[in-house]
Amino acid sequence: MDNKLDAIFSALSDPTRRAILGRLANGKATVAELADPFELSQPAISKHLKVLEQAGLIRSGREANSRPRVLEPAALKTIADWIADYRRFWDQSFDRLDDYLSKVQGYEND
Amino acid sequence: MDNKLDAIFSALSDPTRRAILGRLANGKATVAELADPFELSQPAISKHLKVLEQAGLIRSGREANSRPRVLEPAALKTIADWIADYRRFWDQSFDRLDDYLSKVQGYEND
DNA sequence: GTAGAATATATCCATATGGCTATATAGCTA
DNA sequence: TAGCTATATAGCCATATGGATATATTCTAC
Repeated sequence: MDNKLDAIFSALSDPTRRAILGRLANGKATVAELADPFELSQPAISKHLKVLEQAGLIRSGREANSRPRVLEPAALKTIADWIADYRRFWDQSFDRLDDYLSKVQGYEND
Repeated sequence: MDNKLDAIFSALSDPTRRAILGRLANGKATVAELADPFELSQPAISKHLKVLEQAGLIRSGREANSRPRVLEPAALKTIADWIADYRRFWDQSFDRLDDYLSKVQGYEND
């Protein structure tokens, strides 16, 4: 679905949201923890989190009083796959590497 | 620069612009050629091209009467590198692959 | 059940974005 | 130089986005 790519790329186009993902790469965090590094209002952060969640980049949990967020890697993989189609344009050794990967995967499927 | 990532991700969040990049992956093309598949006005396409160019994703040339566009892979590599930091979250074999790549690069530097 | 903590939702505002039409600019070709 | 082709720029409009403040919701603790 193109829609997914739209939402994911759009969500990633904001530095606050990328920083939030960076923080979540270290593990789950509450809204308050995520808001802490920024000089933004709490509702502004909640809005950013909503954008990230609707793009599928994060997920909300529930723990007592709080709703911790965790990274959802599948969405990142989605755009990584999209970009992979262009890899040959900048990575000269890509073709050979690709060959190698096919072989590795062959072995792994034992 | 964060600004670069902002501009690149933002440019990629539009399906028309991604389709234009897809076309340019087959080689350079004039504005008219790029506009052809879409039911958009010519100025709308020119605007999209401007966004792509300001993000560094394409470049303009000049050839007689026309200003052909070409892909500029460096910008795509920029975000590929950004995403690579998250690769370990979805690709279990990443660490081993990474080891392999270091070795290959070692040989290539002969 | 009342108070406090954590978070979400409702408005509101200013700016950005994507589309259109009309017009300007630049380079060929006669 | 005049006209044609290719493309860019100028306005204009509707909608989206990112921020703020005020308020609602949901738990927890007492």
